[in-house]
Amino acid sequence: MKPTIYDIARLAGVSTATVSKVFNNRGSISDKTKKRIMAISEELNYQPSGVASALAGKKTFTIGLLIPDVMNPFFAEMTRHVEDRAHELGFNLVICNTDNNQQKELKYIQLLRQKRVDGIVAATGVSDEKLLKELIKDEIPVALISRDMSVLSASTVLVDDFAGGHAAASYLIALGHRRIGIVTESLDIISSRDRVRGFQDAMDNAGLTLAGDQVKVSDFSPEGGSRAACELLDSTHPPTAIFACNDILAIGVMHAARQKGLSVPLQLSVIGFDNTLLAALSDPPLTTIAQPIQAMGQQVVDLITREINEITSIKQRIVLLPELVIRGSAQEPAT
Amino acid sequence: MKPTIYDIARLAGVSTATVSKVFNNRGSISDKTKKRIMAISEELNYQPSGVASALAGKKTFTIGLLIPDVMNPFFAEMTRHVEDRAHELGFNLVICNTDNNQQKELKYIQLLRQKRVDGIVAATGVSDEKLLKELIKDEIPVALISRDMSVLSASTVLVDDFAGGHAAASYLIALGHRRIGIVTESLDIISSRDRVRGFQDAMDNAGLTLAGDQVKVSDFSPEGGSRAACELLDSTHPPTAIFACNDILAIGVMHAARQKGLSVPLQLSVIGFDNTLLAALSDPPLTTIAQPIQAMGQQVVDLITREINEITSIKQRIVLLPELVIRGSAQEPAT
DNA sequence: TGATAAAGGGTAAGCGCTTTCCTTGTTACA
DNA sequence: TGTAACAAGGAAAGCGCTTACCCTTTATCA
Repeated sequence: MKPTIYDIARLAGVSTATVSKVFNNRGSISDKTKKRIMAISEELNYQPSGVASALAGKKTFTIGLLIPDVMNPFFAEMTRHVEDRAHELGFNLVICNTDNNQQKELKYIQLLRQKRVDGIVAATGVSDEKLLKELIKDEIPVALISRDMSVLSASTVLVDDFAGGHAAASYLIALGHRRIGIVTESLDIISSRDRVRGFQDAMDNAGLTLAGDQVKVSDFSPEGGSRAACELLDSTHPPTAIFACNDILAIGVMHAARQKGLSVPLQLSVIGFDNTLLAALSDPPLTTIAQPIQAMGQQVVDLITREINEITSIKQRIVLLPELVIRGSAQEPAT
Repeated sequence: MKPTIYDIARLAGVSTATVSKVFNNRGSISDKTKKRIMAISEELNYQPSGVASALAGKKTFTIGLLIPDVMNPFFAEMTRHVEDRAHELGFNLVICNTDNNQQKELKYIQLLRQKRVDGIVAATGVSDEKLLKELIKDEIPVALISRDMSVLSASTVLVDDFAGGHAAASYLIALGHRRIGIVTESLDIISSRDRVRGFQDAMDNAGLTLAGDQVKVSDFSPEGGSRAACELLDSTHPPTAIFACNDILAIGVMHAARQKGLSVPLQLSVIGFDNTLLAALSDPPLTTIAQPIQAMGQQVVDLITREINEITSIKQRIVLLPELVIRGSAQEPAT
């Protein structure tokens, strides 16, 4: 059987209180006793039961992470950075792939509540407000990453999508592009909408127009991106550059270009968003707007652990600035 | 405060035993009482405490997953499939990114033991045998995926790497290639070695020789793949085809080719291994050897839950066959 | 009709920790 | 020398469940 604190106490000739104190660095225990207890624990390979100590009033040191899908490189990176920081602070991560499906989300949240996780980080899209509100009423800390839900009083970390779209447009305009198309995910998604809005704004400022038919909505897949790009490219006045609202779509756009015999970036410039690993791997490497995903992951964990440790209950809203990463998929338009 | 089983019992006018039985579907409780208890629970939004029930002798319904890095698409996919199956069976997954670093691995294993996870799935490379052996001695079920450690008596799911390498070679040979190079990760990794061996074997069978200098070892990165490919391509008799031991490397190889002005697949055929999402996204789409990663994830969870539920304690070793996925990166050599 | 079993439910002892007082022996200091 | 203060450690209640038994009813049937 696994040794318990009683075993250790008995063998060390002390009470369980003492053993507990040693493991938690509390109270005052003599060095001699400490050493003895540690030695015995070592010998028996004793590991204090996290479940018992959680029940006895401590935390579970577990955080739940709700994301649509780890297979998506963006969320894989997010997961990694969140986990890294959590681990540094002594927390474990249990991951939940919701597929943006409300049913699954509900199921996961229930499970996480039963598990008595100390907090939940949500990056998931649909999230019925009701669900999350209940969590908050339940007093379990919730923090949002990469998704804004202003109705919720929860700490949030996000990137300035508007600025990102703006930066993308500014760059293309500075390169000399005048006819620019956009391929975006559903505009129901706030961040997509903001990216397009930011782009639009920069175009307006430059006195350029963005006709409605220059904005194509696609589902989230490279094929979708290809299809949308084809429509753009087949128009009478095809654009010389395309802004894709995320890297996956951008890759689809590049495929479409190559299929049509257009060279990227010679005949068509492409710029993406997110700067996932994909961007560096694509050929030509993708110029894209980088989300500071590592910083975001770290921050969101810092925020939620602050609440967990009751250092503060003040909700923060951190907005980070995206950054243009120039690689090889955009250049001056051919004359 | 969160309601407890006592609250429910009191409000329903029954004992906690009854409530417990209702939630666990045990004993015999009248429908009327059941309904009443459920109604009250619903109302208070009661969720039985997993930590209490775990302490009281049940499982934690948690499985630990040890992988090198979720950012790696292969492991991201593995994580997804493992999590899917675990979730179906009512288990949560806590993920641990070990970076193949022994220290981190040790730390994670300790944490997982404290958490009293019901089992651990390890896909991680280094794994000091000692570590895992201790787990097994500790009676916590361990299952291996994609890593063979025959010294360990643990259930294992893996792919037949030898057959995969063999298939890759056979395909290239059938296409008419005679001079073929290999770019591989460190041969210390068993699976890499087996892939090369399988490849070698097929070459031998075809009466072809694979000179030692046709096998380049690279670190795990596209840049590494590029470098290795360049060496191959710069030789006096450059190969007409290159087998890369995983998709990431294959992408590096394709970059190198393009850099050298070689068209893939016209002037150089490339074949990868793993069939991660990357393969479909690359341009040209990568012909590669697919690991049945979904099936593997599912199987490993099935194996470990079998042990957890004490259905059996017999260790199994499941070897799945990889499969050639033909896309666009390989064709007949130019004449 | 009396014995018996099944249905419905209760009692209470843990599970392995934490933590709030306590107790006791030392030390320091006026 | 008396006492306050501290260091070292112990007793025991309690965290929220589960479960092995046990106790009533009520139905069953020879």
